[in-house]
Amino acid sequence: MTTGRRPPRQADIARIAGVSQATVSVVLGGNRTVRMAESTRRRVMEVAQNLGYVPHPVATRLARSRSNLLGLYTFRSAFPTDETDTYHPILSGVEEEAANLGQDLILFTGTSGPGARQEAAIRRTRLGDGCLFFGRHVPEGPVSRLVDDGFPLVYIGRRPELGGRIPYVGADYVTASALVLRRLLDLGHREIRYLREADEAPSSEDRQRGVLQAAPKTGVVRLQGAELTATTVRGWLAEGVTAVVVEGTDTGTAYRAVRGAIDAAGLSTPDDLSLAVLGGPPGVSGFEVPMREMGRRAVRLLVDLVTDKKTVRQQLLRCPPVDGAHVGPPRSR
Amino acid sequence: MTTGRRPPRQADIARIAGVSQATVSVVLGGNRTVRMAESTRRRVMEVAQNLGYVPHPVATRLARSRSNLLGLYTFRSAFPTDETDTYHPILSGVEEEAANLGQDLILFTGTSGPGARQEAAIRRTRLGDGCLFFGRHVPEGPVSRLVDDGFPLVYIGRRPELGGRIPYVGADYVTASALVLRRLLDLGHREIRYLREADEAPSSEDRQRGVLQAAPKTGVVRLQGAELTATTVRGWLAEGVTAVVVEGTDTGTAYRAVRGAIDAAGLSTPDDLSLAVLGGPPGVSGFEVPMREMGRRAVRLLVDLVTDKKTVRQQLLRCPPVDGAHVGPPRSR
DNA sequence: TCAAGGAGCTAATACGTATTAGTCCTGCTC
DNA sequence: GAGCAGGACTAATACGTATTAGCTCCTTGA
Repeated sequence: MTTGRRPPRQADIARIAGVSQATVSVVLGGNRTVRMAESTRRRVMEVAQNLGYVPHPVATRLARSRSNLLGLYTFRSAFPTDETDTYHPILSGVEEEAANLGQDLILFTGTSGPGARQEAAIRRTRLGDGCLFFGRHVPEGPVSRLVDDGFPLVYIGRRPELGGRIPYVGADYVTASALVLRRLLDLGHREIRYLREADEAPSSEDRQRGVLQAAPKTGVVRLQGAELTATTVRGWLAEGVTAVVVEGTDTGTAYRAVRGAIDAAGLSTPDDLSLAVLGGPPGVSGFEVPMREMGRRAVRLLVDLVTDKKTVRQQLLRCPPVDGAHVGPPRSR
Repeated sequence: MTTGRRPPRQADIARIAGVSQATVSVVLGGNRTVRMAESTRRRVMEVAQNLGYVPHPVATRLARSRSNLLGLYTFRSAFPTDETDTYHPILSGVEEEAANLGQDLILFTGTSGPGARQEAAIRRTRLGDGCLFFGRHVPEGPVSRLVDDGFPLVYIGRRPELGGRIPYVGADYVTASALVLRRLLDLGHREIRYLREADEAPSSEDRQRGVLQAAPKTGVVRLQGAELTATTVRGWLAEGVTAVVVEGTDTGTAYRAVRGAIDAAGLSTPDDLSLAVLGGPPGVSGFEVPMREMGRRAVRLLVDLVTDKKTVRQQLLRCPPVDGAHVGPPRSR
């Protein structure tokens, strides 16, 4: 009742109940392999109840080497100031599945600071049973150390680094992108342009691979800055282009640029030009990135790794195709 | 280099460097009160470096009883599915200040589940050095226990429960609301209606107190369901009402209802009627709730409590007034 | 030559729980 | 009445680090 009182520990219960600390641990821990008289069990429980005992999570963790605590390392803010956070569904999925599996989350801060702070944060990662990494950055030194030590970690998004030893849950951009292109070919499109952002991320590589796999003759345009104008678009039309495919990313830069240029040229989709986005805003033709599911699956994989369950350590999820309003048959055959 | 290797501990370093574990702890812990030869210091550091030693955070925490880990208990999802999360700025502020102060955050899950799960989650709260609580719900039993034990906790939002013993950082709705009403009086409004939601939360009480403090003759209308129609609004006009003040809340129900009814009645603001919101969407006349700042200050207060610094344990922040477009002088004097 | 004092280090213990290898009974069998 | 089988516990230890009291050895001064 008094303020500042020290919370009771097992030793206190033991003293009052006239048993040993070990007995208390056995009873309260629900350990059924150690035989214990029902009367003792009840007595201990009662004293614990009266004292309002709650196990000390840190001590439990140290003794058990398991805390049901998963790290979440974001390489950026988890609650970004920017209201429109494209990645939000991923974190939402992480939280949901963590709750389902009875895991709490540790949000590491200082993850986007200077190198030294970042490395320190990565070290703190060990506080949990395992850690989720979210971001395309792989600081090889610290991360490699974690992997080498057998510390369970899972990246969200495909990560080919460290000789492919990093477990991850990503999206199958290759297949999904190929599907979109195949669809365009089926509709009769032959002259297609693929607009890729100035980015070397695996997710970017994968999309291009899918595109060229399905339609090898697609012209790849590398987007650097805001060089995309109405003139560019008109140029394409003159070359016989009937469809444009855009890389969809978090920022959505490419999509907005193309959209703007098409509008500026006074053209409309899909009448003048078909427009598809590889993982874009909802409702636009192309495919959808299953962010929420990625979050959920990453948590599940991590828990499997923590509990030493045998699983596929690198998973790619299917991206559901989206039939939007901006894709149709080419204008002139 | 091999997989699954156990991470090195101080004992390993000690063995290799030919010193005791205590020495290693002293050197690596930067303990300057214990004298140590420079040569020894260097040798230990070197071995630690070679082995890639990183301190085990859990053990450190147990020994030091300080982990630089703050709990965040939300009584709902921290990453809600709903894209438009009004409270987002609060969490953003929490994260920002936590990063500034070098604190990581533990996100407790299962906080919105059934009572038993919730209580369990509250108990886990002890894992950190202290805990932030966000939500109007105060489960008296568990929370009282924490407070009694002297466990540092801070609520976000004013909490009068438990005999006023709960530390919090809230918004000064009373003063801010009074200011809005005084402004209306100054403009010449005499017949005013205050629309309050069906809610007994302190934040709701406070607003009403502020309103009546500045303008005791204000008519208080309790909003129950969707009973607000164009007819209601016309009725007010007939009664000589020239200004309506609405309680602003997370859901914004009241504001939308009034806005809808006014529009339906074919009236416009502020020509026919002045409209102010007590803590509403940005740009609307009334005042703004300093959410981000609340998050930041809550973290600071919590850290002060953790480090036993003397501070004001219950803080109310000023809400900046907003001069929006929907308030003007009354139509007819 | 011995006491005093300090430099450099370590043994021991604490933190709070989980687990394992026993110990000490009691009652039963032959 | 020795031997055995459980039943009911507990002593001891582990988990990995931090801290403190105190030990050893060396130097210095009278």
